[in-house]
Amino acid sequence: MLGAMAHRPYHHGDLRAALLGCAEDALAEQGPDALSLRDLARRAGVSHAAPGRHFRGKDHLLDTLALTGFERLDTRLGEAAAEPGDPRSRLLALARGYVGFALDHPALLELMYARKHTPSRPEELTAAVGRLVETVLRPVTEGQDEGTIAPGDPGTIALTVAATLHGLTSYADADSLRELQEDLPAVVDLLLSGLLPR
Amino acid sequence: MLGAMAHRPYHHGDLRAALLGCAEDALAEQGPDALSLRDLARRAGVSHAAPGRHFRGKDHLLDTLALTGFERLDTRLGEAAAEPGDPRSRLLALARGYVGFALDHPALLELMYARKHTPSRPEELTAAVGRLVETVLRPVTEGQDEGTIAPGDPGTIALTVAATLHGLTSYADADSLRELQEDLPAVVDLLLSGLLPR
DNA sequence: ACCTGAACACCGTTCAAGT
DNA sequence: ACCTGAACACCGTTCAAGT
Repeated sequence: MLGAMAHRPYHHGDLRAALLGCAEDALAEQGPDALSLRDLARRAGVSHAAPGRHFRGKDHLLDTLALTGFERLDTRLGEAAAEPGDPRSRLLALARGYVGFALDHPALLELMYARKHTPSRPEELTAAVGRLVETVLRPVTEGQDEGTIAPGDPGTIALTVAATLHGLTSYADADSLRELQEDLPAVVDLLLSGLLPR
Repeated sequence: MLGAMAHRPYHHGDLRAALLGCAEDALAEQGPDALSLRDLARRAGVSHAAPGRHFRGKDHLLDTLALTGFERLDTRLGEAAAEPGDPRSRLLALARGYVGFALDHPALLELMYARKHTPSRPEELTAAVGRLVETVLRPVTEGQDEGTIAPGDPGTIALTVAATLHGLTSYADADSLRELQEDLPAVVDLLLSGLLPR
C-alpha cells in the first residue's frame, strides 16, 4: 500500500473525493465535534491549506458530505419502495432500509439532519429531504390507487411515515438499533393498523 | 440595568446558571457550531477560564444544557398527557406540546438529540430520553385499560408515538413547523386510524 | 490549475497566583 | 471557594509564493 506511491505526486489524484472519504471516516471515529479540516488534510497527506481549494470552508465540506449521505439513503429507500408486494411488506422493506442505513452510518445520518437551524444551511439539503419524502410518497399514492392504503393527503401520509422512521433512529443508540431492526414488524403493523382498537 | 451593578462583584452571583442562560441565547442566535466557551465567558462578564470552575469542559456544559431542555420538555408533555379527554384529544395535546417546544426552542431541541454517537455521551441524557418515552407511555397504558387504545406492547406504542413527534420536528424548518402545528389533527388521526383502509 | 508555508485571529484547557 | 492571567497546543481561513 505504501510502496505503490512512496512519494505522493504534487497534484493529488482527486483530493476533493479523498477529503470527503476521510471526513466520513473521521466522523465515524471521533464524532462531528472533533472533526477538523487540518486533521482531514493530514489524513489525505496534503498541507492544511489545500482543502480550501476544493471547499469554501468547513461547513461546505460537511454539507457536501451530508448531501452524499442523502443520495445514498434515497437510492436505498427507492430500491426498497420499488419492490413488489403488499403495503405491509413494502413498508417493512422501507423501514428495514432506513434502520439499516442508521446501523451502517450512524454518525453520517446524524450529520445529515444536524445544523438545521443555522442560517447558512444550503437549499440543496432541504431539497434532499424533500426528495426523500417523495421516495416514500410514491408507494403511498400507488397503494391508494390500488385501494390498499387509506385515502387522505398523500403528502401528510408520506411525511408521517418518513418522520416515524427517522424518529426511531433518533431515539436509538447502537445497541437498541439492532433490537429495533428485529422489532420493526410490530412498529410497521402499528402504523398500518393505528392506535385505536379495530 | 447597568447602574444597578456598575462594577460586578468579584464573585459572580450564580455563574453556573448565568453560563447556561448565555449558552441557550448563543445557541439560538448563532447555532451550535459557532458557540464558544470564551464567548460565553465574555457574555457573562468573566474571564475565559472562569467556566472551567463550573463545568468540566465544553461538552459538560452542553450536556447540562441539553438535560435542562429534556426536563422542560418532559414537564410540558406531562401536563399535556395528564389532561382529561379521549385518546384523540390527549394525543393531539401531546403533539401540540412537542411541536410547540420545537417552535420555542428549535436549536435547543436539536442539541438535545445531537452527539448521539459520541462515546462520551453521559448516561444521564439517555435516561432523560427514557423518561420522555415513559411520559408518553402513561396515557397509552391508561387508554389500553379503558379499551380506547388497541392492545399490544405499550413500550412499542409509546416509542412509535414519541419517534413520530420527534421525527416531524426533524423534517420541518421554522416555517413548516408553523404549518405543521396547524396540520397536526390530520397527522394524529393518521396515527390513530392507521394507514390501511378501514 | 493546484498546492505550500507563513500569518492572523481565534479557540479549549490547564495552572500558578491572586482575593 | 472562586476567579484571573499567562501559557500551550490547537484550529479555520487567507494569501503571497511556488511548481
